[in-house]
Amino acid sequence: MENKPVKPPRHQLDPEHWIEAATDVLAREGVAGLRVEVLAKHCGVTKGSFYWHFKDKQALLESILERWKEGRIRDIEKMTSVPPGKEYDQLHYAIEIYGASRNRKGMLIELAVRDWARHDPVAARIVEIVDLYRLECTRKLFVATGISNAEAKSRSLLLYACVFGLSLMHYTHFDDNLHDLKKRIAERIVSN
Amino acid sequence: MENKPVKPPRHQLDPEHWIEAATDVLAREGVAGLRVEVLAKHCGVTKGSFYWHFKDKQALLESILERWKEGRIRDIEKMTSVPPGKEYDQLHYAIEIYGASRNRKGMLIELAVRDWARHDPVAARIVEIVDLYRLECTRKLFVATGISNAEAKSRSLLLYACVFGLSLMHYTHFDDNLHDLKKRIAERIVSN
DNA sequence: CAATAGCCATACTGTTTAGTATGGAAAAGC
DNA sequence: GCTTTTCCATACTAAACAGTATGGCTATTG
Repeated sequence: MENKPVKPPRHQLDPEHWIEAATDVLAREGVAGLRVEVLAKHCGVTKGSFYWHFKDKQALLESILERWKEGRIRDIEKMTSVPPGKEYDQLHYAIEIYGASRNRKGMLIELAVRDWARHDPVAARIVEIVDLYRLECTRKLFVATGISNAEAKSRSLLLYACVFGLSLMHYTHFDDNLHDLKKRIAERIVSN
Repeated sequence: MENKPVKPPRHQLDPEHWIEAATDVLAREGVAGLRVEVLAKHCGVTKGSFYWHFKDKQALLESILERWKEGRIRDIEKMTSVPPGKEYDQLHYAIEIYGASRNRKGMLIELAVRDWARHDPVAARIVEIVDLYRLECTRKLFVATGISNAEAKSRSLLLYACVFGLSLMHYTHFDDNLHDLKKRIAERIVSN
């Protein structure tokens, strides 16, 4: 919903432009939607431009993954860097942020990348790095709330599994008070 | 891993044959792998056969979804039909079954269908029906263990979200005792 | 102003796909 | 035995796709 397909004023694109537009398409259509000519149309150019900036389609795909990885690691570092004593609240905050609908695009990218990883070893490797980094960061938060290390690992995994799993499900008609439902789930994940 | 690509003795296929072969491909490659000519090759015939049994590709896709839906509903009905007093153990059993690697193909289909549902309203509708049915069946089990209805709904949703979420993640290197990790998670979901 | 380099359009090739048309082989019905 | 129905192979069309080759436009540099 930005200004990519709306203004083809003049040329001059850089690789970052392509990666950003491709990530948009990835969120909307998944990795199957990443087609060079379609992307070019979205950018208001032809694929002649694409093949000047990228060796081939694979080069773009790897750039997307690399950019995603770095963004996720920055995010989780920022999300889990809290002053002592605030860890418990921050865990609740993290669950709420991930489950929020305003973060829908980020979650769609997340799901698209994980689907991608199921059929591509390169993407699988990236997902594993991101997962282990996140799990480790959140584990530390749980440990700081006073629970054992083994239990903290369990909770960390439960937290992410639940967040991603919820984004996979269609449960809006399961209850008329989804807010209470999510609050209870968050409590179950974080509380002692 | 059956006998579809290995013996093209003679013809005589029925629609069920195609649906089964297609579901296999769906598990391995996702919905993007469902191509008529490729499927035909897997069945040892040409697409002339396919277009005799199916109006078009869309007809096959809808048959796959319908078959999946019915199978899932039968499964969850069987899984949650337990004698009184066994509900608690059955919940643990369900979590274990879903997380087991021997059920890998079923989970891959599950993930492929959910990815499919993200870009297709027909698939989305099927997933919603299945989700609501499962959530309701499991809710009853939780209620039977003695917790409140609101909490039972929360636990039911948490259970499925966690199961599907875990299958999305790459955490095998997060801990050297994954069994203990999963046991703790299951306890957290089911116990009071 | 002229020349060069950066950036993109156009026009191809070859492959893969969905779908159609038609004909042929085998089996069932008479 | 002969015909009809069932089921599949072959041979197309048209479109979408990745990638290449080449030439043209623009802005910078000299």
